[in-house]
Order: sequence, then C-alpha cells, then structure tokens
Amino acid sequence: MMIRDDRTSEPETGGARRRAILEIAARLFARKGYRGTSMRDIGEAAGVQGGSLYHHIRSKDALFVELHHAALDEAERRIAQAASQQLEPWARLEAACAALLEIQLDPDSLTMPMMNDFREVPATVRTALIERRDRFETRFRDLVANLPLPPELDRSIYRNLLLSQLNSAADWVRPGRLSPRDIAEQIARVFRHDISTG
Amino acid sequence: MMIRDDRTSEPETGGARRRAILEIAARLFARKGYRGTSMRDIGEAAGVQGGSLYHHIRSKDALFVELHHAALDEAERRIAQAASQQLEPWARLEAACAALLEIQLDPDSLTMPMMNDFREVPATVRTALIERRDRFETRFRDLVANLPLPPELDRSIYRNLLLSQLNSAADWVRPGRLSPRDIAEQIARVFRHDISTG
DNA sequence: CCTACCGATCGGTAGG
DNA sequence: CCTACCGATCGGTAGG
Repeated sequence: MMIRDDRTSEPETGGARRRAILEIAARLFARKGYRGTSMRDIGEAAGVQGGSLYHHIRSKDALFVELHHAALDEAERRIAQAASQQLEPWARLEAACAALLEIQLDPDSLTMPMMNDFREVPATVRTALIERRDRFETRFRDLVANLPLPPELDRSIYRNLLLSQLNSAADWVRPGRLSPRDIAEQIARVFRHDISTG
Repeated sequence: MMIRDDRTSEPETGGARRRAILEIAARLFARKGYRGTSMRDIGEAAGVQGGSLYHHIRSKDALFVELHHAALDEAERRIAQAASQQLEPWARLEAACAALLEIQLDPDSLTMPMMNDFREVPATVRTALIERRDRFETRFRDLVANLPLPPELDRSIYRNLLLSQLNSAADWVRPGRLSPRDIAEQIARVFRHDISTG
C-alpha cells in the first residue's frame, strides 16, 4: 500500500508515523472487516491507546475511505502497467486479471481484499466507496471493448461477471495452494471466447 | 424460506410464532448482515422486545446457524429439482445455475443472500457455516464432472470459479434490470467450453 | 411477553 | 501520546 506523505519530515515522526498507522489499520481492516476492527484494535497494533489515534485521523469512517481510495489508486497503477506490456487484446486482459488477482490474493498487500463487503459500512461511507469503485471498474471497459467476443455475449454483463469473479477469488482460494497466475490463467481460459477461432 | 415446524400447534402460537420470528430474522440478516442486525432490531420487526426473543431461541449465534442451514437445505432441494428436469450436461448445469441465482437474487427469498460474509461472524459460527457450505458445494461436483470440458480447464478450479460467480452475483446485479434467467444464460455461455465443438 | 438491568464494547472527546 | 471518561449499543439474563 502506497500512502502519500505530504509533509517533509524526519523519519518516524509526523507523516511517517501517520503512514505507519494507516498501513496497520489497512491490514486489520483487510483481515477482520470494518466492523470487526475497532479503533482500540488498531491502537493496540500500533502500540498506542485507541483514543490517541485521533491525533492522526479524523474518524474511523474517514480512515477507511482514505485507505480504500489509496488502495484503488495503487491497483489502477499496477493494472495499467501490466496491461501496457501486452498488445494482443486477450493477452492484455489476462495481464490485467493477473495484476488484480495478485493484489486480491496477497494477504500482506494491505491493499484491497476487504473492499467488497459494503454492507457492513455506514451508508455515507458506502456511497463514497461505490463511487470510487465504479470509476475503478471503468478501467476494464476498454479492455473488454477490444475483445473479439461473439455477439451473443453481452459485453456489459461479461465485464461485470469478470470483475466479480476477480473480486471474489479471495473468498475461496486457499493461500499457497494456487498462485495468482494459475488462477488468472484459468479465468482467462474460461472467459476466452473468440468470435472466429474456437 | 421453509422452516420446519416440529410441534403440532394452533395457528399463531408455539411453532408458528417461532417460524414467523425466524423468517423476520432471516430477512434482516440478509439485508444488514450478521453484525448489522441486532437482537433488538429483530424484536422490533417482530413487535416484541429484544430480550423476549430468547424465549424462542437460545442465542444469536444459534439462530444464525439454524437459518443458514435451513437456507442451504432449501437451496439444495430447488437445485436438485431444477437439474433433474434436464438430461444434457450443459442444460443440467444451466438449470442448476438458474435455480441458485433465483435464490441469490430474490430480495424476499429470505434464503441465502448473506451467507457469504463469513468474516463478520464469530469463529465458532464460521466453522459450522463453512462445513455446511462445503457440503452444499459438493452437489455441483457431479454436474461439473459430467461436462465435456477441454483438458486444459482444471475442473476443481472451474467449479470454484462457477460457484463464486453465482454467489457474488447479488453484489452487482441491479434488481429489476436483469432477470436471474438472463444472468444464468450469460454465465452458461461464458462457462460453456465443449471439448469438440467450439 | 415485559421491565429492568448486567458487563462488555464501541467511536469519540476533554484536558493535560 | 496518556488517563479518564461520555453516551450509545450490544448480547443476554432475572424475575415476574
């Protein structure tokens, strides 16, 4: 997880301390969910009292939204980078899938894995999350638009199916058994349907 | 949601009252999740105080597990019934997918939609849920085993991909826009890969 | 089925 | 960054 550090500051003070706290919070949210992670949990992991965190953040809600946005920022970067290495449409799609899966399946990526359980989050937070996620998913629109799909496949549904497939992978993949690339390859094979060549 | 009524009793007393409470609780759990639904919420929806519910149930945990198991019991029945109407392997699979999707996408089915967020549930409950779900998913093993899949598709991964696809549909399908059958048809098209005919 | 309460926990704040 | 606390809410119980 890359987190911006606005202020110029000595190591382990100011912005650096804040960044460390954000990373700790991200790990906890990813593992235990929004409601399952208390401010006291975060404080304990950071070696301070829960109340002391409010020197660095405004509220639990704001913290979560900030982490979510930073996670999607980084995911977009990595996916764009991976796709740009490929020219052929299916290869581009598979590279993007592999990049997203690597993020979703890495237990230490601190990046995304919890970003799907929108229901356990307050309504105001949910609105912000969904808006950002919708923008993120737009990045897959061109990737899918360039595929030579047979006409009986609806591209909008196809894109949603692919994205939900990628996002739900963490729910069933047993860590260590299958690599993100293995899963990405199988997903690519299932989702590959050329209009001409079978 | 079908809930067993063990005792013979007059309408709206004993078992009937209990069943009504279970259905109310199932609806709330489905909409708000486990942690997002308090016993007081359930009591309010049932027209009683939260504490009064403990005359009918032992604990929130036990209530949730009971609802989960009843939901999977009914889902298994409906899926088996739908698949049995078809002979051809792909048709059987599509029928099973449509049956499961109808359950997952019906906001009033009181049946399953919340059964995926295992992370917000206590560990002891989670164990029971996962065990039951694994047994449920076994029902799809034969359906997949009978498909004439090309050898480069791993049947175990394929089955997991299909199930997670079906289970995550409720997260993105906007109710009313697409029918469960439409989604099932598109999923069937994406997942259909014959070994011989393209 | 109710009132009244328990111990625990939550997000957050005051005041230093 | 701490101590000490707030008001709210939680699952659950006692006693009727």
